[in-house]
Amino acid sequence: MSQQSRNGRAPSVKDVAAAAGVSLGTVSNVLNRPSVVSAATRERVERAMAELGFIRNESARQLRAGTSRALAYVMLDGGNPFFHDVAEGIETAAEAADLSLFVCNSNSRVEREAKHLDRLVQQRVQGILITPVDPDAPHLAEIARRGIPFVMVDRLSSGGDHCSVAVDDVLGGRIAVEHLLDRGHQRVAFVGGPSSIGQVRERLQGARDVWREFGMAEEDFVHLPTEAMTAGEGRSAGERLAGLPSRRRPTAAFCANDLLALGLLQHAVTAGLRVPDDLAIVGFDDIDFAAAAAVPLTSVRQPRQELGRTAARLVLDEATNPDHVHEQASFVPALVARASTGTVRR
Amino acid sequence: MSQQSRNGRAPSVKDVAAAAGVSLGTVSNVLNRPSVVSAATRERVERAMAELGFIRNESARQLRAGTSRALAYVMLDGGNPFFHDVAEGIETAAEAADLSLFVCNSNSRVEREAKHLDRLVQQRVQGILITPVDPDAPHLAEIARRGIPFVMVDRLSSGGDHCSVAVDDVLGGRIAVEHLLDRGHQRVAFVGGPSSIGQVRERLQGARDVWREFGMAEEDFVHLPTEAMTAGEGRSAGERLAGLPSRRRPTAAFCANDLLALGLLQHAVTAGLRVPDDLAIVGFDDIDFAAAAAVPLTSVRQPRQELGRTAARLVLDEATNPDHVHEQASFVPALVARASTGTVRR
DNA sequence: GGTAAGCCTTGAAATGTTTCACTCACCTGT
DNA sequence: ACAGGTGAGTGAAACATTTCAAGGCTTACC
Repeated sequence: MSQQSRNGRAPSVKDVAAAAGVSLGTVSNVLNRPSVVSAATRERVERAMAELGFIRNESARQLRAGTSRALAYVMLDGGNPFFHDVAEGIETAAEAADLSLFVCNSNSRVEREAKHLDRLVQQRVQGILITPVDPDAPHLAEIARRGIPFVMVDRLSSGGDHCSVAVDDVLGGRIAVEHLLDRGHQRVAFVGGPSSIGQVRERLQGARDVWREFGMAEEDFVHLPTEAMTAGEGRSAGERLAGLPSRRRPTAAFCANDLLALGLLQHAVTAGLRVPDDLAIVGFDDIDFAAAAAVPLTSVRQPRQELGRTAARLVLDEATNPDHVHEQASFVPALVARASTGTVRR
Repeated sequence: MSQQSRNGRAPSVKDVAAAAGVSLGTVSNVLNRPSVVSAATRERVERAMAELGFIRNESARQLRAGTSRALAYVMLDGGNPFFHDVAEGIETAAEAADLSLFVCNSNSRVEREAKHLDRLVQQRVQGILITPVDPDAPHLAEIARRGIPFVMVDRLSSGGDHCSVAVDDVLGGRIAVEHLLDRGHQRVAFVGGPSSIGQVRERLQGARDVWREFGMAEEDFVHLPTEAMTAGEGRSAGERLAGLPSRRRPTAAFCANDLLALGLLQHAVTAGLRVPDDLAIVGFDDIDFAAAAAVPLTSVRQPRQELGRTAARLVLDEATNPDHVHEQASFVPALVARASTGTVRR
């Protein structure tokens, strides 16, 4: 049927117009306002398009329109399923608005993030969603300053110069440790780092706050810092934990995310510790793998998809609504108790 | 400094030219062939660009060039880390060629895949890499027919009308079951499905071939079909496995991918089975979570990143080399033995 | 002083689409 | 018969960039 490269180059509206014996304005009308074209002409044009194998050239549309029909999400860590679920939520909303979503992955590297942003700005995407490596990096402010709709995901913005969507991380830290106190633990560890990551700092703060409020001794709250938020680092934290003198060894660990928790869990099991009896573990994010772990993991749930959907809603509002006001959407995390903290001590 | 929206719209080369007092051809030369422009002029133009906050409009470049500066990868299942590692490999190669990579996710749904492909063709991407839902779907042939560089990933093409990159799945099935036979198992299960997925069929075939070649009884090879390749389906397969009369219950399971294996592992542990003593488990893909499972998972490794890099190399060759010939790159899988098959029976 | 050779710079054309002010033919009601 | 209206289609302009033939200026050389 369609004879794509009759003369090497893809057919344009002009070719279609010639083939159908109409002006190219009419072809454009068939594409964009079919109702203003008579049925007979419309059909003739449509047949010509099919015969030639015509495909709209998106760059030309964009050039004319001044903006692309796409949103972009720059995620922090492609290896962490959490960000995928967020992306999934964004895509749902983008789909509903008939927009494409470009997903990029900075892999926690500032220069990669900057490169992605550069490209996206050149592409004139309608809006940018990002979970940034560093929320105060100047290239982010630059985006907002340029007037590109911009939403920070999983991180609340300090200034009010753009929207953001996140879970209350301090509260998340609180409920994790409250749960452990509830279970009778008297010595707990916080596993997470580096502290350049805001989420880590806030979850730690919430955890520590509760610890103090319950009148527990400062020395019974151990901070095990990690280099990154990966399962590998979780295992290494497990080794350090096992190396502590038994008097000082915590009976429970609150990990800053589920990957750390899964790594820690793995090390514990390998080392012959029983979970939760010898070591209780709480993670954060409640990724699908948390429930699927060999000892199902207690975790602080974030509404991952909803985070994404809300972020997309905000960026679209900024893009289309002239009266848009920046908004900081904060969600409430919830504890999902599973076997990894299953027993009450003492 | 830069005054973005002096009059509402982003500054163009024309504005830069006016500000620097040169023609717009010269501005373009500064951007694309800096060496032909005298140092003084170049500097003047660059200062003007900085002052105006000029940003190249990618759509206009593309329109002129006739093609975008991007590759695309449509992955089958965003929830499976395997595809991420493949994407990572592709991105490495794309980066080296100074191309962007658009990552899309069909989520195993044909219509979503088709929609993504439509958009990508409209964007005039330089090449498309895809792990298809159905390798024989007509919309795939259509892409190749249009002359768009096209590579199938994780699936060997039957006809020779495009490149493909994959692991030898039949061999993968063979080595998994050879390993189990080696460990003394006399009754094994294959967990995986639906059989519309080619990978599943081939891994099963390899497994069955070896079983026969070793002269084992047909009835001691149990096929437990699943609806999808997820951890949830793995758990449900575990339930069915546990429900078998003990005379017929296999002592080992070979799962068509690691997600299934992790789900099965979780169910086994929950149900009080010891892994590997009561049930040995082999997965496929060797995703990072396999090693991080509470009982580290034996798995058939695919060279995930290399799969991606090779695919990108092929698509770039097709895009740039007029003498390109289609190539079916097949990789050899390797067994990675871990604790989940750790004991020898009998 | 004329000229050939470089080096820089210019201006116009081309890319594919959308929009919008127009025209043209035909109809309606007076 | 004619003003006014309507429905269908037209053609040129605009979007931002790149390319390329052509031209201007300087320099060096005869």
